[in-house]
Amino acid sequence: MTRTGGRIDKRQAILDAAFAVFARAGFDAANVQEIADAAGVAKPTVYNHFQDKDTLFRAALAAAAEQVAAANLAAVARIAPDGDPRRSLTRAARALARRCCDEQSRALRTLTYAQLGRFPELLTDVHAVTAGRLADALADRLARLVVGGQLRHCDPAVVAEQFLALLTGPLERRSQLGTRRLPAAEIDAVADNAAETIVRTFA
Amino acid sequence: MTRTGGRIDKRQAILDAAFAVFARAGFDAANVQEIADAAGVAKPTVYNHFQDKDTLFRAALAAAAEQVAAANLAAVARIAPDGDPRRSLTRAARALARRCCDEQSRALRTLTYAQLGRFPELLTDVHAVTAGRLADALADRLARLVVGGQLRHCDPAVVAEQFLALLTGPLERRSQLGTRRLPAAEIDAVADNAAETIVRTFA
Amino acid sequence: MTRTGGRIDKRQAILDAAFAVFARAGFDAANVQEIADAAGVAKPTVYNHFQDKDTLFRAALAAAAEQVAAANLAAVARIAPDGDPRRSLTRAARALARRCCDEQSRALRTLTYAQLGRFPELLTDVHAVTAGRLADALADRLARLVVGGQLRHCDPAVVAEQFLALLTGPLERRSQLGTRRLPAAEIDAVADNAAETIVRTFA
Amino acid sequence: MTRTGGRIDKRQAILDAAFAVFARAGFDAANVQEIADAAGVAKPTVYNHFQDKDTLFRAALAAAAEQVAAANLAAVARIAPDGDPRRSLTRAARALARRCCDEQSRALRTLTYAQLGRFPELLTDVHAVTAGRLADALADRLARLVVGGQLRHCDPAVVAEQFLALLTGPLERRSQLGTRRLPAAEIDAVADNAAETIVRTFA
DNA sequence: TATGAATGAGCTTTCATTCAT
DNA sequence: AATGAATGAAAGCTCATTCAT
Repeated sequence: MTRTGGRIDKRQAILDAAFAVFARAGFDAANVQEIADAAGVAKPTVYNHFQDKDTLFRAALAAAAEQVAAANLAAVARIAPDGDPRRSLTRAARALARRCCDEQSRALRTLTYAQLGRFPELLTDVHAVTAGRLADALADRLARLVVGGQLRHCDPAVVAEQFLALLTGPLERRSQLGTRRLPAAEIDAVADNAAETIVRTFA
Repeated sequence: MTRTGGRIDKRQAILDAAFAVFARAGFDAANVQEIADAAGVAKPTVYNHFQDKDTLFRAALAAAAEQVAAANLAAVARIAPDGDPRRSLTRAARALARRCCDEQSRALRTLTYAQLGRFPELLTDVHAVTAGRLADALADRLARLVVGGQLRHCDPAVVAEQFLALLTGPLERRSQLGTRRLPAAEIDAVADNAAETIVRTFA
Repeated sequence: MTRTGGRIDKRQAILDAAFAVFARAGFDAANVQEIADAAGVAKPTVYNHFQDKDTLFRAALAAAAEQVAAANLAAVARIAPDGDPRRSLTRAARALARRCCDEQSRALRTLTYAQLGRFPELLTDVHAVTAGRLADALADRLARLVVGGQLRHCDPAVVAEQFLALLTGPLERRSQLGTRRLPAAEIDAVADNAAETIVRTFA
Repeated sequence: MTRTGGRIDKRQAILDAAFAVFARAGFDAANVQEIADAAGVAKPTVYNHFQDKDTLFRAALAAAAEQVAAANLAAVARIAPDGDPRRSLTRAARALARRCCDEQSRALRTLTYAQLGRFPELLTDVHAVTAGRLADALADRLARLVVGGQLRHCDPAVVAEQFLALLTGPLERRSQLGTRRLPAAEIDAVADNAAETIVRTFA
């Protein structure tokens, strides 16, 4: 009963395949036939769903950005609104840090950087989806901690921003813009440091 | 006395043209004919000098890296081995910061990042030429300042690294990986801050 | 009572849309999707009614030929079988001449000429429907004029043929094979001349 | 010693092949690969010489028009400036009429008509080269006949125009716009009639 | 050495046509 | 009967690269 056709299925399959192929080969070297093959559809089907290669690229990155954003938000959601903030924040920091360094996030950043010339708006757009929403959600959670008395009075937006900066800054630097894969222990260490600093300063 | 036909001249013209075209269009969009035109030679001449487009790309980036490196070293050379270290270091910092943000340096970084997939070794190579030598030379000068008593005892290599990190980190972040052009005042401010921090800490 | 879904309606809508699109774009440049859109149906519906694009083309031209033929016959029918032949023939000549120069007739001829290579039989077929029937009907009417004594004795078929030649020949030449739109006055003048010649010769 | 390369050779070969293929298949159905094959070159060579298919089409028709024009002029050149005008004109008329009905001339007209929609300027351009020059040259010769006393005083331009009209008009009509091939005898008859009419009227 | 000319390979895109519902 | 979705096939065009002079 599992129809393997279905317009939505194919669209999603194409988006996934496109992101994978683009991530592996880059925008120019990736060819549409390869994407179609990877998606298990014919080439014109790709063009039935997306006007051209450019549009497909943007859509694939947007979809990936959504997935990354969702994962990030899930990590934030796991910060308990009560209970020990150190544990919560550390756990969230580790989850975020790992997500930051996984294949998808790295590919998303790499592709965005590499195509800055051709798709200048991507940097902003992707950032808005991934980082913007994340900062907002994090600020929300922090606000509850403040209200609950676990965090001392502060501007949650500012603290959220700093928290994220403490995470991503070192990760980007150490991984050389996502070029090098970091060992899990190092990722956790960065996360722990970030959480520790925030807790010390604001708890 | 400048023969305009000399082999060396042509080679250099091709390298310059290649870098310019690559910088403007990116590796894939740039085509060899355009480079040949910009260099004022015929297309096969390009291939007489460079095996293929990849080789040309690497050579063009290497040449640009050399030029950037030379400029950077010149800035370092202007640090007086004696005299007021604050003035010296501030001047050097400004010179370096400006060089960091000029067209050539930005293009060099942009191209390197964008082609990480296809030319993975470029990041290391370019970095070695531009940043590595620079750090070395800077450490050398700092050592003389230490020896001369203008700087307190320290490991010059470490201080040099930190000095450069204080320069490039903020510049990269503020310019969004070289995407946005920074106003001169902001560049100088970053440079001044970096110098100030170093001087305060180590003078 | 005009159901807008009826099979016949759709078939006719498709034929009309097809002719319009073919007329505008030519056979090759016209695409079936565009025709379907113009007809307000889905593409497969077009294929439910017509085997393929070729068949559709032939059918669309045949339908247009029928319409042109009907209009031509109507013009001929208005020749009074009695009364002043000069007035009758002049009026009929003008009506025919105008019809000859309208969008539909011109498009029909243009398409037929342009696709002589791919659809060689069209020239004959279309001609039979438009010109053949017309000549016949005209000959019939002329015969009645002869019988009624308004025209002197002659072979009505020959006179009909000459009448039409006197109309279409100059119109084709002046309009450069239907390329240029003629002013109404010029069309009328050609018609008047044709009628005058016939009347002078045979009345 | 017969190099089969040579830029000019190839260009001409491409033009010839293009005209042949276009003549056989029409503009849309003809594909560039086929033309390249027929010319014995690779596809990109076609594009090295002509920007795109449109340009190639125009160039091929222009070249054919030149050839047709040259042949026509040659026929006119054979009108003796003295001697019996009836013989001269009849001979020229036959030569022109035959040329008018040969493959190349017919294909040139057919292609021009068929692509009026896409290349509206071709009709005028081709006509200027083939008919315009011809009428001029013919008028020149007729003028000499007038001066020599073989033709009575008249406007040579007018007579030339009428002469050509008497040739091409019937030929176009009888061959159904070049669709049907006429027997040689019929062609000659048309030519003879045209010459006879001119001679009777103006000799 | 430098070049005008040529080419093999490949890519994006389009379109007539057909399934499956 | 009508349609949303999918596809096979092909075409125009570009480009890195190489002959042959």
